[in-house]
Amino acid sequence: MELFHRHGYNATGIAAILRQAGVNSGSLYYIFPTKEDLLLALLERYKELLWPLVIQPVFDRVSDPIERVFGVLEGYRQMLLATGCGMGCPIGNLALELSDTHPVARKLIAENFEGWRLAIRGCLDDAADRLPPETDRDHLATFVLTVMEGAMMQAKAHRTLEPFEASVAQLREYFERLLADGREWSTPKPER
Amino acid sequence: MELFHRHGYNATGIAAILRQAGVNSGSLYYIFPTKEDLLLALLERYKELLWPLVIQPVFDRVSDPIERVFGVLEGYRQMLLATGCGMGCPIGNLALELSDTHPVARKLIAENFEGWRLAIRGCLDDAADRLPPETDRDHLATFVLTVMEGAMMQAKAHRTLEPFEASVAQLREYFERLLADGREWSTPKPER
DNA sequence: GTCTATAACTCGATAGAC
DNA sequence: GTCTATCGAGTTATAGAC
Repeated sequence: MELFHRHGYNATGIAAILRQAGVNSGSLYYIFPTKEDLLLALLERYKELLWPLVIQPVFDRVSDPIERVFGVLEGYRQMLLATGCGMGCPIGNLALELSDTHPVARKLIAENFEGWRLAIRGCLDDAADRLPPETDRDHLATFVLTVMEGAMMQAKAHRTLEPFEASVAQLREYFERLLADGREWSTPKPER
Repeated sequence: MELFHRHGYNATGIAAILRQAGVNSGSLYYIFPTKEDLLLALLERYKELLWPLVIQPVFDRVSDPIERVFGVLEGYRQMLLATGCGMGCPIGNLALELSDTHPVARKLIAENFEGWRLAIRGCLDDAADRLPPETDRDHLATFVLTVMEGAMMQAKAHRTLEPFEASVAQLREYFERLLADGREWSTPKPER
């Protein structure tokens, strides 16, 4: 994971994997017959790690569903901070490197995205009564992932947190306007 | 460009480049001493092509500055459509593959992003009087690039236009709310 | 299951003739 | 400037002993 995240799939040689894992080629190939099999296992593992590593820690300390969305984004900001904006999103990196040429990996990457997106959509559903009733929460969840990935990419390219923070600030502006609209639909009620 | 766009930098061998260009290795290496030199020249070329290929055609047929922003995004939708959502953004792909390991390429990629972002910011500046006065147009331009890249990534991973269109629709929602706010600042004036 | 040695191949890059 | 032939290193993957 470390090597694929840092250098990408193609740029990571089996030799480097063996060195870093402290394993000999015979052992690796006994379990993963090809390099791609290892990649697929890794992508399955990322799917398993989504909740325990990315979502649950945020949910444990934040209860407001909207703030949970921004809490997840804050987690990625911390990752950028910890890596000097270098490595970016492990799934996003592989998505762009491999989607065209590795159909099986592409499917697993799409499933990783879908899991992430559904976690966010759950938050939006929990806040449904605070959003304008016509809001497409499914599209909005897609949008949150879009912003996260696009913002990580620019942070990585510029090696600065700034584009990430600017993007999240704009997403926050959008949510504030949605929530303000939502209040217009719910506050008149008690006045009747 | 075609090969790096489709397969990425590392996955494209010099042999494939020679074949596709109909050139022999002696000629290629006479001009580009290393593969990385070719990459850098390609990234410079993308910078040159931004205006004539991406921006100007949209500006020629669309005059409204806000619609110009969405016109540029529509251009990327057309690219997704033409390639079956396969290849994605050529700069974005290279950004995630190489930013960590190729510092000179990373800088040129950042410059490509900056050129794109400034073209969008120009549109936003032209529409400044229609936006809320507190709007950070620089951040908003970053946000538009963020949405474009994040949306392209998801389209590529899912091999569907849907996430791209959903993301652009959400960005449109955001702009509509900003413009509605902007009108609240300008319409009261004639009433004085 | 794990070890070492290595096969089979492709990689980026070069040499030297023309 | 361009050609062909090829180098040496690095690639993924395998063989066969233990």
